[in-house]
Amino acid sequence: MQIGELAKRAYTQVETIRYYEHAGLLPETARTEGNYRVYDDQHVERLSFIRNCRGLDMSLNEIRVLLRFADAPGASCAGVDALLDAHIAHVTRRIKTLQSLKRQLQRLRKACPEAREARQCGILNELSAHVRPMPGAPAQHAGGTHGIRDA
Amino acid sequence: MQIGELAKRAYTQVETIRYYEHAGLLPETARTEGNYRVYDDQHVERLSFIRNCRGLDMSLNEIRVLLRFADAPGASCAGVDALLDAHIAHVTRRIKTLQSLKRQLQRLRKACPEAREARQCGILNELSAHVRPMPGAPAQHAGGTHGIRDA
DNA sequence: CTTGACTCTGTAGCCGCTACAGGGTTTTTA
DNA sequence: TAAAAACCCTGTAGCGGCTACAGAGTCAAG
Repeated sequence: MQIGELAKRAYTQVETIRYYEHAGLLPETARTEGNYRVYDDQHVERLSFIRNCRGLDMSLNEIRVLLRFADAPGASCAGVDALLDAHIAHVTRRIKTLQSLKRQLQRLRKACPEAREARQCGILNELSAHVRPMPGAPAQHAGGTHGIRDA
Repeated sequence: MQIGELAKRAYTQVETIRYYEHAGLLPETARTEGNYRVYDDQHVERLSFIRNCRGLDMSLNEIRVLLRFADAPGASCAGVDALLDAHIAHVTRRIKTLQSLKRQLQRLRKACPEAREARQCGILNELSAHVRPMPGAPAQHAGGTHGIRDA
């Protein structure tokens, strides 16, 4: 099968497949005489694996690790469990951060319960207050609320 | 004051300030004879405003909108309220998405409660299952869990 | 033999920075 | 007075994970 067919079967864009090959997640395949990439069902499975992982918001690096386990079927999968635990912890932390962010935003929102002149807007005034140094970690806060365009 | 002093006062990196100027969030300033940028307290306030907004995970575009309100102190601030409401809704949606993601991950995690051979790992096997087309929105899912490096 | 659908490579853009390289200026120290 | 250190400048490239071209080649159907 050619790249377009693989794309359809794994609900992926053609460019994304080439990108994954370039990134080392998909192997370089055989080519036809006309230099077209040739795929089979195993590629569909591997690409599905990757897309499933992406759907769970894993990074390509995390997926690389998982693929290494998948490629060594005789070895122990303890690392898989560990990676998943770490990823769950990661998501949990992000949820907490976003919840705290939401509380801050709601508090700020109350500073201007109704429309008035901008110079009297409690929101704008609070936002002008001086920043404090980030207490714990580096600048960080939430990060990536805008990761993907909205539906 | 020079750029380094402004950076300190607003807990920002020097490069970030130049980036904001280039991005049109900070005005182009006067220069010394030696071509150094010169700032005053108003710049500290404006930069603090921006950093506060970034700390609330607003995009630079959202901040541009808010700055336009701040720059027109006589106009109505209704748009500020609306922008904040939209941003809160945005964050709320993201939290929901991440929570659903977390549930999926926890379910997946149960597929392999203990280390075994990779070929028998329920996690790896589930991940290999074929992807389904995204039902509602385009590919999207959570996006940006890895937005910022971990603390 | 032309049209159209498919494929190829390579590059640029998105966001919000960050980190250089390779220079110039100003202040401090010896 | 000179050298070293600290600061500043511009411009460019990189991060992740794609997406969207441009400009070309390949292949099947009419």
